[in-house]
Amino acid sequence: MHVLIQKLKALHEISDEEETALLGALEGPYEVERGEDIAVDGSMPKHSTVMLAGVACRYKLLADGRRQILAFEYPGDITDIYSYVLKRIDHGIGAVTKCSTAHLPHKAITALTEKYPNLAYTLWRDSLVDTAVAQTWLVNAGRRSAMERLAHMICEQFVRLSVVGLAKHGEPSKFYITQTDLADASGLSLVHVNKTLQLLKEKGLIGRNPNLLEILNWEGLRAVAGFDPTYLHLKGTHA
Amino acid sequence: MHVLIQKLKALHEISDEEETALLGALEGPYEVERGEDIAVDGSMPKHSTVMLAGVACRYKLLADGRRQILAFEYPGDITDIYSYVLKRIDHGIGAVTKCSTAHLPHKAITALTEKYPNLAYTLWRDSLVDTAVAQTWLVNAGRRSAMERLAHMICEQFVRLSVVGLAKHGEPSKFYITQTDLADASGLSLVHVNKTLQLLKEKGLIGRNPNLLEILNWEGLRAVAGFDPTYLHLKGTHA
DNA sequence: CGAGAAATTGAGTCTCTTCAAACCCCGTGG
DNA sequence: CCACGGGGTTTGAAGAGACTCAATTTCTCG
Repeated sequence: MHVLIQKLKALHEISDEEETALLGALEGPYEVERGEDIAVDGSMPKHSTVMLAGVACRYKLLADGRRQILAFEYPGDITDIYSYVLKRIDHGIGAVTKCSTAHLPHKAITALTEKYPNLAYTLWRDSLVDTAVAQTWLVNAGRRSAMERLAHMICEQFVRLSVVGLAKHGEPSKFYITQTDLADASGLSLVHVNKTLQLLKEKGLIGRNPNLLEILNWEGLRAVAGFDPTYLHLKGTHA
Repeated sequence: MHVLIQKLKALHEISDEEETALLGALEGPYEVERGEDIAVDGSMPKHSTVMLAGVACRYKLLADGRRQILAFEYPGDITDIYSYVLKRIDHGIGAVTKCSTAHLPHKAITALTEKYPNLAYTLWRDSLVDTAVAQTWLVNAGRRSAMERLAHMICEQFVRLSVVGLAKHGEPSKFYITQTDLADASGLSLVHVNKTLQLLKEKGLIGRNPNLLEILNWEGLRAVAGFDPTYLHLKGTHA
């Protein structure tokens, strides 16, 4: 099954006909090198981008270079359905690793949503899950300690990756997000991220290899994080 | 003009027919006392709520009582179009002051959006502006200093209030948000909020009366905050 | 094997928090 | 008319968590 469908079906039912129509509208694939922008802050794209492989992130840059990552984007995610509705995007989307993407032209979205209201609903829902994630991150940044934040972030990434089969309980999986990225996502400094991760390792909650996403004690990690996956609005139990 | 229309027209054009249909679907008004919930976290409302008067806030509560306010809601705002799309809401909506509200039944939304695609688009757009606001707050909480955060928050509240005519340049206007609320919204402690506000007053950027929203030096405040209103996606120049 | 990126470590500093108390405004009741 | 009380604001002081600076080690890859 196509990752896009895999992801959307975790949010809402889609018929075979809708699935075919949606996949038929995709253009690409395209390649984006690590470090490049998939969409530029302030631009007005004519298409939305679907992640096929790799990791990307939405981010905002402040005038003096401070960066806040707003969300990570994995295969199956539509990075900016956003630009379809708001026209001008107010944040950048960057490739954290080399990415493979597909384009979904805005015209096609209009046609699809007019013909298939259920698809429109699904896309709307998908976009609002992004909101829910942003709000949860806001709680993290505003009210949680470094330890809670990082534990929470790791829990979320794990659940989201497992939705598209890129992570599984008991199996360490590739993790491409650097500590610098984690710092910009969590609102902490790089040094503090590093030291806090050490603590999580010492507690036996996560694995020691920095390139791997390895949960050694899911319940423990959840408890530390105060993580409750319902905000991801997934249909099944992905926790 | 009805505040709801006033607000929506700042985001997108609406025809007279659509306006009439939308207003016709409203039920109420209802009154909500200060401190009560307009919508309860975890519930599945059958209607969305439109603010007619007063101030409300969306918020999340952590297990130990910490609270993060996600957004303030003013007259004209639809507090949870959200519940229409996601069914179960993942945050509470509380009345910061006594509020007057109207209900927009989900069934009516379905009917309206099917008949008037432009209205559907407007509502979708409205909901994504909420996302943009949440993301901006995330940047605040994650990467900005106390001073920048509060200045930014004040700028935003001022612009949003002026959209519906509740604030105007050069005119102090009523401000019902307490410093405790401001603390929970900014992710700072109450004490630090108070001291930082003092600083903003000493710099001559805002007025000294805590019950009033009074901007003494808009450009100065904007500069301190690094505030750029484009994320509010308003049609005109409301800055 | 060398070079650059990422991770790690240590030390000193500062912002923001917490605790605790006082103050002020304002509506209420004696 | 004034004491009373409560919510909101203000202040002070001490402490903690997180930040910055700077150097070192480890990893990755050509």
